[in-house]
Amino acid sequence: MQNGTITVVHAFDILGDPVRRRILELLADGEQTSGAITDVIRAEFAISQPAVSQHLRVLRDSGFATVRAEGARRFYTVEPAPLREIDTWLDRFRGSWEHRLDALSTELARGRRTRPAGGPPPTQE
Amino acid sequence: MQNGTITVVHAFDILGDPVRRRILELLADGEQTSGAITDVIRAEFAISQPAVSQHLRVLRDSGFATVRAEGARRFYTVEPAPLREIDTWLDRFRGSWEHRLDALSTELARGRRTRPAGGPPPTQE
DNA sequence: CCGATATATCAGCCTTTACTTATATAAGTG
DNA sequence: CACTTATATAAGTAAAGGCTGATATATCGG
Repeated sequence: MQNGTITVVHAFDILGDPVRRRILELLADGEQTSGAITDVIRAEFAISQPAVSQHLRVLRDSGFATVRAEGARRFYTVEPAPLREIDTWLDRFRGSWEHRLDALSTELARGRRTRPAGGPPPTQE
Repeated sequence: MQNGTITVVHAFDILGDPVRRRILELLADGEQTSGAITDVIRAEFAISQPAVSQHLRVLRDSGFATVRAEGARRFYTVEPAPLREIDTWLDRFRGSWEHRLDALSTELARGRRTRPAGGPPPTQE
């Protein structure tokens, strides 16, 4: 990183990896155990169990997923916040492909983030 | 890469780099010359002119930006397609943060891509 | 208790990638 | 033309990050 010492991990850094993207896709269908995820990923990417576990750790550490323990099992759930962050980042480009939408629906689409009342302004970086 | 030989570059791979994200942000305001971009990036990230040029090349090669030559100048423009691809990928997660929207506005927001009638299910990867 | 199952961590390797310096190419300018 | 400006390419280096194999830590089931 060219910035200094602190490693500020942006949401995009996490999604840069295809395995992690695939894991999130799996979690989009609802919570999954580490084992279930590992089975699918191992089949699709031919990597080891530790490799998958490491990706799960990254997803945990970066807030993209949360875990719930149940006995020896670990149930992973996708966490929307960082994904929303990505969505928010995309807002500045939406104008270039939403021309065909009328003002109302655009407003509504944007309304997702632009809450009715107060709150901090959208984070910039 | 764990997949084989072919290097399928996903849109997210490009956005993993903070410099490239920043360049795209600059382009969101309209086309910019290589020089203008370089000035800003050099100031913000303290990297060399070639480094910026290399990032511009990546953005070109991956379809995130297009160039128009005018004399010795190169005007860069952001290309929406790959960004839309990201937006589309996010669709599968939107349900987790759009609960508070009423059905209509959700429908409109989704309507961007999800055509009124039949068609193939959302692309999987 | 003991082996099996479920999951995580650690250390080291190896590839990828973003950087630097040097240089090339082309276009403006006097 | 020569000089400078605008931008790109090339070669080499260094750091980041993802992988493997080994191993640790629980929990489960007899």
